[in-house]
Amino acid sequence: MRLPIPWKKRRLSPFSCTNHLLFSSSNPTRLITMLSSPPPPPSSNSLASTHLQSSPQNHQLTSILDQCKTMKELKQIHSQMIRTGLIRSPLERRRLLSFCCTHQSGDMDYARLLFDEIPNPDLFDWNSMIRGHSNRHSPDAAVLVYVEMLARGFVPDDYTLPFLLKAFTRDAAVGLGDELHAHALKFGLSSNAHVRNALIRMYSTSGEIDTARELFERSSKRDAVMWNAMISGYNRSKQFVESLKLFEGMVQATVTPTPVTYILVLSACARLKDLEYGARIHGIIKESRMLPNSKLENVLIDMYAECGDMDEAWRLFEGMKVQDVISWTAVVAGFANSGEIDRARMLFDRMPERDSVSWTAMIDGYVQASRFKEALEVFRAMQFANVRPDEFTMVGVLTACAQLGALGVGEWIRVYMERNKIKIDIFVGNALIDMYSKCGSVERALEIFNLMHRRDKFTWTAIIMGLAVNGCEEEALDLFSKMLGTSVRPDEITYIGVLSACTHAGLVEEGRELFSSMINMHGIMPNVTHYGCLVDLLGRAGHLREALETINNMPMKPNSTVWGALLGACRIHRDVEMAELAAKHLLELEPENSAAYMLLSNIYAKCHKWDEVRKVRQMIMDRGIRKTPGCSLIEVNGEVHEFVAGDRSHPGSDEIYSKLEEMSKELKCAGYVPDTSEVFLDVGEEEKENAIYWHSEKLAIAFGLISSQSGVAIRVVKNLRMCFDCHSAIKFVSQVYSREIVVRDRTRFHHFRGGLCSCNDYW
DNA sequence: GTAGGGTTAG
Repeated sequence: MRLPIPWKKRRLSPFSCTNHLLFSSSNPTRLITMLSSPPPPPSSNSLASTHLQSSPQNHQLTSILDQCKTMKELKQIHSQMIRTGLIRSPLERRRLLSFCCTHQSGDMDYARLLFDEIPNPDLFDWNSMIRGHSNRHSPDAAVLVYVEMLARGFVPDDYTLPFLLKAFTRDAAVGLGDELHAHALKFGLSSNAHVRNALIRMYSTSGEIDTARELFERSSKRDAVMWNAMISGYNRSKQFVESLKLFEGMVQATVTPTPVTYILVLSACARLKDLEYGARIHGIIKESRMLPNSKLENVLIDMYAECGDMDEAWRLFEGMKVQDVISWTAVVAGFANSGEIDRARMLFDRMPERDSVSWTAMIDGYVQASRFKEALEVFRAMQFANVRPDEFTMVGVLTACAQLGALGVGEWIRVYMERNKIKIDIFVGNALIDMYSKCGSVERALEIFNLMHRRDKFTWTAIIMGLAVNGCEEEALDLFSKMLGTSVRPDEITYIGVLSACTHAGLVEEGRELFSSMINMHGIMPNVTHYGCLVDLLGRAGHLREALETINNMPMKPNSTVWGALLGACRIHRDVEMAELAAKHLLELEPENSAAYMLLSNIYAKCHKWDEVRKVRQMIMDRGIRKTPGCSLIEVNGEVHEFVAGDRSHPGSDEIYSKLEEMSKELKCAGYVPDTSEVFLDVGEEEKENAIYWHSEKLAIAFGLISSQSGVAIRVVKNLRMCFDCHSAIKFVSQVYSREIVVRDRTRFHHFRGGLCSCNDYW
């Protein structure tokens, strides 16, 4: 007999359907109430229900439940069970509940409704509910059920804690881990291997890897799974050397590694970029004749790719029977990281399927290759492809925004994250701070900083650095002392932030003190970059002699940054003699450094040493040095526009140039005098004026004035240091057009407002 | 009658 399936057409669902055979009410509360009362008896026969439960019809219902795939089908079956009375069988009810708790498409709200219908739920039912919440990654809900279960007098068994602990995220583990461990002891479950492994996992999730290790050490019997759990814990804590040590311990203890062991160990090798160890493991796997396993193959590909052996990674990839999205992503990321970004892109375009990890890998590839605009384009394509970005994606995209100074896109990302409930974890938070800082929006950077409840040294360093380069030096130093009051220790990068705060504010004494506190208080040995900061600090403040002495007394060989800092200081203080010395050293180190020639010739030009200017220019010609072209970026309506000096490639060029002309007139009326002292060309005054007139930042600002509403700040990112003339011209623009203008140049930010600059002309 | 360890990215 074939069971008619009328419910397929009638959409019977006891909890959610309207126009229902059984329930005509559309009020869900009423439906639930009705459900809790026994269904109408099928006949007046008192034996009817027993009869029904074993009827062929019900038998068929049961077997349909086995094939059930979706909640919709489940609800139909459920309706039918109510109609036939089968629902009164505890076994069948439990099967419905099981589906909701274990199936991929299971619905825990529905599970709860079913659960509440069970007159006397037993431990199995409670475990199912906890397991269901775990599967849905809802630790809070799982804990609530567990608490309820205890309150109703149940005692957890071997299954309860593993199910519960599996849901635990870091926060849950930190908050409740110890208590649950205590429960395991109290209820005599701690010797169970499943419970122990769950606890090991939980402790390593909460960062208490040593407690996990203690549990591991105190276990009398350690099977391969327990070794794996412990190795996995070290991987999770990023202690990859420990992972490998433990693996060796496992081999010594003659426990046979499983495929999972090798996956874990190879993953550790990949992170350590230990090709030799990884290849050795590969050899062992080959010898062991382990069955082909796609996860193992993927991690092998990844290991070779991470270690830079793309030939081997590619060979393995091609040798795979079926490459899945992870295999593809591993080779795409591998090529991107080894500098073959275009090859990575070609493969990426050929991928049969792309998930958020693949898209993120491609975005990160472009970021690493400094091709930030392409990174944003890929992100756009990702949205177009309807793939949901996650925290990892956001970090890559925000980094691209930061580099481009694309505040608009960055802001958009933040709103997007809010709307799509992408959480601001510590990585995203740090990236947001960095983005806002690099886009010149310190207020927003501080806002993010203040709402982050966990802060690591990168968080502090990002905000300190952000404040330092944006003209908020006092605040930067203030936050640095706050940081010292926390458990987070500054590192060498943090010190670069505080030292540059001192440099920009001209706080020589504070800078000197911080420099020594770095060594005395935190045991951080200053590296060549710190000396560069110190030289910069002293030099800018006019202590050129002391700066030179610092260089001469450095414990290491000064690099180009150090000599560059001195040369920059000579430019400010017009010291030709020392400039020559600094330039000589700098060019010995980097004969191709075009900025050095520029600085030197600028200094000569400023001091009217035209013969010398000519000599430098000759040198540049003879040596075939190419000046890095000045380039300015400005973002308008989510699109980044790029300008180089004298650029006419922009579609709105005509308009931009006429705006520029208008600006020039207005500025001159307001008292602006072009400063051609840094013009490198040996030409007449008029041509010199033209040369600076066309500087890329001026083009970008003219474009900004045309294409944005009045009152909106104009933000420009420049790849080189701003020249004196642009700096003075922009001050006038900010006054004449009543606009806030923010320019990020190579070394810092300039916030122009009402004719003044935040750098106080000290840069 | 339910379980344990696993691959990709910041």
